[in-house]
Amino acid sequence: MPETLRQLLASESAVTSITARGWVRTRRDSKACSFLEITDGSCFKGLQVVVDAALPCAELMPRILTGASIEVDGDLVASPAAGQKWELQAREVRLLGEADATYPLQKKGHTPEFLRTISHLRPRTNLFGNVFRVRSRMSFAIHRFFQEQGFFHVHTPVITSSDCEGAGELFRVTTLKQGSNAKPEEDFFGRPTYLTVSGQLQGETFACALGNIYTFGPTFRAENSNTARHAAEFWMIEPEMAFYDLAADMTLAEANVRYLVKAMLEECPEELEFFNKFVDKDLTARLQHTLTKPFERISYTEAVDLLLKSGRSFEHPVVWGEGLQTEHERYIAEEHVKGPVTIYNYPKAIKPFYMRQNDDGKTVAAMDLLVPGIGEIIGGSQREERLDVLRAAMEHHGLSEADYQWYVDLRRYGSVPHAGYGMGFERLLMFVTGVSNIRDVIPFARTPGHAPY
RNA sequence: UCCUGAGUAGCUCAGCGGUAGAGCGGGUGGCUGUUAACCACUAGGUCGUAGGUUCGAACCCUACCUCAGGAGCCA
Repeated sequence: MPETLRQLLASESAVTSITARGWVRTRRDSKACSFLEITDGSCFKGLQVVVDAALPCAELMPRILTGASIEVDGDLVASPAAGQKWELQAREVRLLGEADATYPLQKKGHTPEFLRTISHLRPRTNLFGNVFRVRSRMSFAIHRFFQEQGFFHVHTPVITSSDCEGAGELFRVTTLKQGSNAKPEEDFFGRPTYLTVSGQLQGETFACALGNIYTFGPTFRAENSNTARHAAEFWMIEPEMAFYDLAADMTLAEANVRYLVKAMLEECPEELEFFNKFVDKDLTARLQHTLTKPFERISYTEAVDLLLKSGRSFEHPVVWGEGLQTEHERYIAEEHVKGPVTIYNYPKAIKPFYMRQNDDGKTVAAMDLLVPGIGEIIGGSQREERLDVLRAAMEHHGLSEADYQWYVDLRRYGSVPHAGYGMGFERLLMFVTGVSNIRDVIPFARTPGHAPY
């Protein structure tokens, strides 16, 4: 198999007769030789290739512009100049694919907004190469976190007929022709179907069989949200645990965030250094702070009190029974706690039917984990396991039991206390990279009016 | 969806009523074990689209489109 630059650059000593491949970042010519910097995506660093002007292949140089792909045979030698440990003294250069002057990626910096318009080329840039290498490592770390604790990965359906109530607008999935008068019964599945907004309800069925499970997959929301924190298609991690109460749920959520922050610090040092230098100068300090400082927990009622006593004038009034606004959450996470904080026991009126009612009759065992800069990164709850209470909640929310019969069955047959949460994968990536727009941590972002690939 | 702001060369931007500019990128030449190299010359534009005001519009007005930031909703 061809060696990657990551492997070549890790060499302990000079090596004769190697072959390197990659895309040209820049070419600098001198009278005696040309310097090419190539990258192949395997790591942040590139390899400097030195091509002696006397070599026959030197006549290729005018055609080797930024973006071209090349293959080089030569010797890996210690670089006599500052800037790199190793360089490749070329013997033969083959131009695999030319890139002409219209290649959009220049040696100078580009705005993320421009790079979003060329999502097929932006992974070749420093910023996006780093983002997507981190995305892959974080994805693996998530599986590790759960698998190390004996959780089972469950593949919940992408197409579903159940609306995880309260989770937002749905994308319809149909094979019926547009404008058709056909009834839903005549559609492919014989009923209306949608892209999933959450695997939670199906996840609960597996938690009530395998114990501790998690899902990690794409979810879809047809909300007309135009913000830096929302996408119509995003990835979500949803663990669901039998015999967990809300406190255990919060403990796992905190451990989950910490584990991933630690993975970022330990497994992505090159990328972290780049983000800290060019994206967010406080990133490394904030991530380290996240590991050392215990996460705080504040009940919703305490949160409302501290907001009222803060002396701050908020644009939206602080009222017990209403949802916390972005400005309220930001104040709590960024100014009051100055770190990650979990807010729990929300008013039952503003939360979905499946959350467990607390004994006060006014709140449910729900929790949101907020991080500075991003806001809500995790939302979860203990689920209502009592058959009669769940039925009453469904009736109150105007849901028919017939539509959720399988879900209610979990409470009818061997019901157990259980809890879970959902973590937005992209929001986690924003937190660990410092990248401020969700569109820049997804390979191909889907937002309202935008799905060009 | 609402509020605010922005659309000028391939990219980043300046120009804000009177002949369309710079840097980078491209081309040509020079110089140099170079490091987003450097120096000189050069090519490159229906100023987002459509109307309007004006002797004259990139600039002022209207509508629309697109993008960004903030808000709502949420992960």
